[in-house]
Amino acid sequence: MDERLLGPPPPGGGRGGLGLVGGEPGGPGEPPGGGDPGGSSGGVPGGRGKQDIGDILQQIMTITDQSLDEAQAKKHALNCHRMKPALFSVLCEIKEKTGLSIRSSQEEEPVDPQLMRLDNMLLAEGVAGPEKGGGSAAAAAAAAASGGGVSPDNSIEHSDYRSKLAQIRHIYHSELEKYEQACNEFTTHVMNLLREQSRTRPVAPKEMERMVSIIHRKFSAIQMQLKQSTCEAVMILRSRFLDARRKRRNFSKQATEVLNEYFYSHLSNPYPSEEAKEELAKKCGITVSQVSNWFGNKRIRYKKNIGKFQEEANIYAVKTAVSVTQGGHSRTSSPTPPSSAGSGGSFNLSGSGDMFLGMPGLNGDSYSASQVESLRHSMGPGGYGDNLGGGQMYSPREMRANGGWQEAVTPSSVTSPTEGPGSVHSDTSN
DNA sequence: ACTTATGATTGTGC
DNA sequence: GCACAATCATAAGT
Repeated sequence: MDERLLGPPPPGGGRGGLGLVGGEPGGPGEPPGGGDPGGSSGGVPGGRGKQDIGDILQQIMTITDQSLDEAQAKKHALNCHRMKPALFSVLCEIKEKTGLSIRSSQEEEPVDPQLMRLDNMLLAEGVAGPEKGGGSAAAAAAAAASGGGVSPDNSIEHSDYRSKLAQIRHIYHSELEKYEQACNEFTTHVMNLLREQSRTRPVAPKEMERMVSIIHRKFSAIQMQLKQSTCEAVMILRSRFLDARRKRRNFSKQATEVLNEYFYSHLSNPYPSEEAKEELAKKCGITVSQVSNWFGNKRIRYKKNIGKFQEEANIYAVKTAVSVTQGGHSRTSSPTPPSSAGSGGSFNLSGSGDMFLGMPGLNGDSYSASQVESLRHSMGPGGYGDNLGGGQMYSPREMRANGGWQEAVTPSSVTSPTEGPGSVHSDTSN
């Protein structure tokens, strides 16, 4: 550290900066040739009379070591001069008089609100602050923002986001370190310079502090720019990530099947309760809100174009039938209903969904969705069914919504009132 | 390129 | 807070 700080020698020769603090003339680092003040080489400017350009150039080329030595020598001579103390005190006096104005103008240094904002943001995003697995805080935040989805796609996006963020973080920190290093170096330079100068002119400690604070301010302005651009980068990354999240991804086939099975087996009342939603979400590997979205979309789209969905309804009706007849309690079919229907016996229309399966292996493919529908609606929400065991399955408000759903859906769905509700009724009523 | 399907968002009403 | 309806934006199919 010290080595680095002292590395670049301050103008004035190879003395160690700190060694000069005392300002003793003729310190140990005094260069050779110091005993030749104002010697032959001293009168360089103007002492030579006419010179042509070539000479001047030559001199410039060779100015380096020689002239430095000369300067050192001069300085030394000055320091040793018998008048120096007197001159110095005069300078101090003048300084005293003029120093006040400087001092007063430079004290307050309010904390920049913008800088604080940037700092806070970087901290919140996991870019600044302690390393936590490459900004996992932000990734976690992002995960939370995405609704806690556990789909593999999401995790891929998260890792992507995380690595990008880690990259930003890395760049940010290395740049920051560079700035700090440069700042320290520069400060040391200036301090050394001032110390050096303090031998020939009065340099108050306050003045040094002021200098340092000026330097720090300049560098912190640069740092602020760094922080700002880092913030921008994070924002861009974030927005991209969020965009990616917004990007529509179709649910897996299996998930859609599960949802559809539930929907069509609860067609008379496709309003899963919170529990049912959670279960569906778990089964499908999506979030509860996605389940809600799905049902919202499905209900609307079904209602808007029932005809189009008849086929689908048919397919799922058959599917459910097959799954039930095959394996009793099969796997994916409606999450809660099978059990509730099974245990609770006949109650809601979800039960009816499973129920019509009881009769029907015979019908197979010919078993039309409209028939299913008619069965269901014949039981209707007004009937006994929905509210017995279904109470737990459906959200309370579903009662209200149910009416609207029924009204809208029933007419077209009751296309084939094959047999009277009576038979169904008798089936389900026990 | 165009159309359709579909998940998500937004505004509104209850 | 939920459901609905309209709409957006994109995936998928042609």
